[in-house]
Amino acid sequence: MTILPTPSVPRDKAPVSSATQNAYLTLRKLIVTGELNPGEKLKIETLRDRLQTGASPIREALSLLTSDNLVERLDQRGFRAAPINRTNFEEILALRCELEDMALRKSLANRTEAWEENAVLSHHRMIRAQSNGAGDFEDLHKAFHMALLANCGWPILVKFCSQLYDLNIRYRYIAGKAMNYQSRDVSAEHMAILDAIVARDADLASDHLLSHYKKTGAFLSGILDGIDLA
Amino acid sequence: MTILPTPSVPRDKAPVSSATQNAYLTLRKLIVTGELNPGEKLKIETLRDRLQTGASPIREALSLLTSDNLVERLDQRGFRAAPINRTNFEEILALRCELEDMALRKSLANRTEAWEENAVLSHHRMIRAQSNGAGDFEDLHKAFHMALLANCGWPILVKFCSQLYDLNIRYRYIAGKAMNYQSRDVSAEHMAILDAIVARDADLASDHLLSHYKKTGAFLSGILDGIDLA
DNA sequence: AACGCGCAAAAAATCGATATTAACGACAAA
DNA sequence: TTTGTCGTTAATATCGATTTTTTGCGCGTT
Repeated sequence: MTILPTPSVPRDKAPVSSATQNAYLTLRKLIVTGELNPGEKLKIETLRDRLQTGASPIREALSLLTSDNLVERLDQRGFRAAPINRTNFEEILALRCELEDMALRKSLANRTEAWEENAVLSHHRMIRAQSNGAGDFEDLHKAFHMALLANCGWPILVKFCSQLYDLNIRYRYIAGKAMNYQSRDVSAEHMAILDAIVARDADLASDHLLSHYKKTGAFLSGILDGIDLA
Repeated sequence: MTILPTPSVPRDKAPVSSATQNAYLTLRKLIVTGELNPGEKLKIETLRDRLQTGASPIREALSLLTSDNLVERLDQRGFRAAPINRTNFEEILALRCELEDMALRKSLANRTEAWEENAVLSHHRMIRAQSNGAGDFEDLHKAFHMALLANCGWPILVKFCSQLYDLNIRYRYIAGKAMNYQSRDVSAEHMAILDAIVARDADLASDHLLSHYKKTGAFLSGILDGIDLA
């Protein structure tokens, strides 16, 4: 229906990414942003039409999303978008706090100039996108948070955090963009985190980070009350 | 005329498992046990022969294993078994300690009769397989450890732990079965963990669990010194 | 000899088609 | 009415074949 942000270079030169990769990224965005509803059946044929590609890349993409906990595979009956519920939301929030706390502290313990500069840079890009009204704020927001953890030296942990980030932000989309979380002074929270990092104060940085997540979490939790979390 | 035995059951639909599931489980075992070497190229055609199945299930299984960190996907050049190295090994061990500690404490905090009994039961089955010399000791060993964490109420965390378990045990296989870790008194260590759980002493249980892992880790680390961790 | 170019072989990625399986509804028997 | 069976239909899972991409080699040029 809507034209998807797939590179409109279907089959000419410079196929920078495979059909599978495209399908994976597109589907993930569709699910995270809630354009595909939680619990919704994901029929291969339908998605084939929507993504303009063959069934094989779709299947492979869905398999990958299964491992990201964004899609469930039903025995011999195909796939569906992962359902949502309060318990799941709370687990994601809590786990995220535990794991990001760990990763952030280790990043700081391994502090390097390059890492610190990259954190500042990521922050700048995010802020700029925010004021520009550029469409890629969400991507840059994730990039900022991941940049903070990137120096922990544990790639598997970072991957876990990245997955949890996506799972969490999905709830935000589902709760509705209305809640536009600029309503809180999120910028100040981001700044506080960054400042603590630059000041190399791990406890303070962690405090700010977790409080940032928990505030968003509490806010979301309230909104979710009014939503059917079947 | 004899009445034909119209089967009330349609047909002997033996295994509920799909070709993909079979391929996934088989390949995972092959990689975890080291029958497929770390870094080894995994050619679809070759695996097709070996597993006696089509290319599609193989591809899908490999995709899934990619998310388990057991297989790497190279841009447009197929798959290979994940390489190994000391850094990776150390991350797995350390992360495992962090996450299992967390899960174990939560399991104990949520303690129920059923869970406690299941832990005892899992332990019994593992011990029995050990003395029987039954071939499924490894599976039961994993089952025991997972049973300890199962009550934490955070399924995503359990899944992470399960993945890390597999990644870790792979190193044990690679280090060689020669090291037969019965050489240490592992049984006593298991018993100590279980006892602490039954006694509901979280700190003690966690101590025993982590020491169990760290001892195995240190042992393995020594063995890995003599192995090419390219 | 080293380097780049282009062709041929191999492998991966993808597509279209077939075979399997589950969902649905009608219909007959109890 | 209720229950259980049988087709019918829709969707999935899988296969075989085609298209793309990579790899490796040979050859000519500097």
